[in-house]
Amino acid sequence: MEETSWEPPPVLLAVDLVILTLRSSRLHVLLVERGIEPYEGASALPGGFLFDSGEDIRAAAHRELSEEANLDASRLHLEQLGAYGSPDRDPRGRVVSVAYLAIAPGLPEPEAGTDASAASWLPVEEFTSGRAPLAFDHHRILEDGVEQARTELEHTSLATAFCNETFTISELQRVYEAVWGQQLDPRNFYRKVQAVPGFILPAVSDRRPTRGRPARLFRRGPRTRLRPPMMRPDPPTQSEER
Amino acid sequence: MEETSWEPPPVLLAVDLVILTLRSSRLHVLLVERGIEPYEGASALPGGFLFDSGEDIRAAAHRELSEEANLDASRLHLEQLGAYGSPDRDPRGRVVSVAYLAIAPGLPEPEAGTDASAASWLPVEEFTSGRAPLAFDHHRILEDGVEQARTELEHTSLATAFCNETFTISELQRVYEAVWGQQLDPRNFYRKVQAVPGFILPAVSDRRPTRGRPARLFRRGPRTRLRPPMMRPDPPTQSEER
DNA sequence: TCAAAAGTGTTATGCGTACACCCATGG
DNA sequence: CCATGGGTGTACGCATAACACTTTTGA
Repeated sequence: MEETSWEPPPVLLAVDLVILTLRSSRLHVLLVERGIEPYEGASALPGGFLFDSGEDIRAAAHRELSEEANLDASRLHLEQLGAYGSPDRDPRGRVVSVAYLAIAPGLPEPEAGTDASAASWLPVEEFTSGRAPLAFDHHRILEDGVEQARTELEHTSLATAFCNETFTISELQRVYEAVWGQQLDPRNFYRKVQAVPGFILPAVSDRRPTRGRPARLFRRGPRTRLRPPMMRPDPPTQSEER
Repeated sequence: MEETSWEPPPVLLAVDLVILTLRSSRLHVLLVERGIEPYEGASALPGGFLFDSGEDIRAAAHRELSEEANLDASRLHLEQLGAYGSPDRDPRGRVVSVAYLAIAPGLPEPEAGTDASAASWLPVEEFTSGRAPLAFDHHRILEDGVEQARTELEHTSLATAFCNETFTISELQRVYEAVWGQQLDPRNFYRKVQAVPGFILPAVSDRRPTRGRPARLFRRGPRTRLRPPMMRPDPPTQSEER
């Protein structure tokens, strides 16, 4: 196959992170303000180049997670979204970026890591609804990440990654509602979630003060693949087919 | 973030292809015999390095599809599986491979492309059931590809990519049975498939000779996302939870 | 006329949904 | 005792699975 003197072209490898969390019942994504060209001053996903030839790609994602988001890597869902490598995606040269999806529970004050001074949580709908621009092809990466989160909420226990160690069922419901962007019936959700074997487990009652009747607390169950799945109601499908 | 004189390390970018098809009602994958080190003589997925710095990754996958499998790139489903980049996956150096899943309809004689002399279709179960080894991390890539095909059969019209331009419903059923590895009721399948709007459309009757009553012919419909999904029956889930 | 595969009807069951209703707590 | 959110009961409709049955062809 190969010619005698032909050599494959080298490329630069980067990682980009779609870090999602829930803040005040809305889905937010962590973005940084770029300090250097290209796209200086624009919003971008946290990320960066592979540190050295021996670094594993997932390890690089974890490293950027600490450096740029100041997030504790342990107990954090991290999952590959795919490779993005259009020849013209980075004006500096041929850069292929491997994108990861990270899910963080709601955090008190997540801003300002060690080196990215201008990291902040922004509502995803400001970017998926066409408005604000992002550097490189990060707009597409973000959309892919949100879509993956949406479908994984159906088939995996990903939703619990948005929650703390213990959580109430209505907290879990707010995750589903925020990511899917639609309202769910609390009473049916309550039973449906508990009907999936191994999804959530009762936790020791350590109720927090609240208005209304205190809710029972739960924790993640052992099962990661949900059977049966939590199917989202069809969005208002006005046009059946064409 | 960056040091003044630090430069990101270059990597080599490869593509690998999981090309699936159906032969005599069983799922097969296209494998080549490696002609050079490393893993000389071992079976491997078709693939190769990026040709030059300007080549798009998907284009490289299409090129390898033609070169190694001699498959017409047009009308062929091609989809990214993910990036595989463990530091030690290739003894020659740091190679990151972007894997693609390709689905081909049953072909008369698919062997022997232009340069890979020893390409052949092998039943996937010989490799997923632990037995035969594959070069590099291709065993894992193959498993990921088959799993992706399985779940996409539920939610997308991927199954029609295994079929020719026109097909019968029982041909489509054989696709589902081969990929999922379980039997389906022909009568319920018959109606279920037709109940999904836009999945399959009636084609001009051009019946082929067969034993028994000739079947109606169908072609792909416009819809790629199936609503409702074709849910596979739970596999014999002996252990409920633990 | 028989075998084989395609296609249709019918029924029981289970699940999702909607919604009425009761429970427990803070103010 | 009232507002607020947590939790339970239940009925209805629809999707599915199971399977008896009819149709259409080749041999």
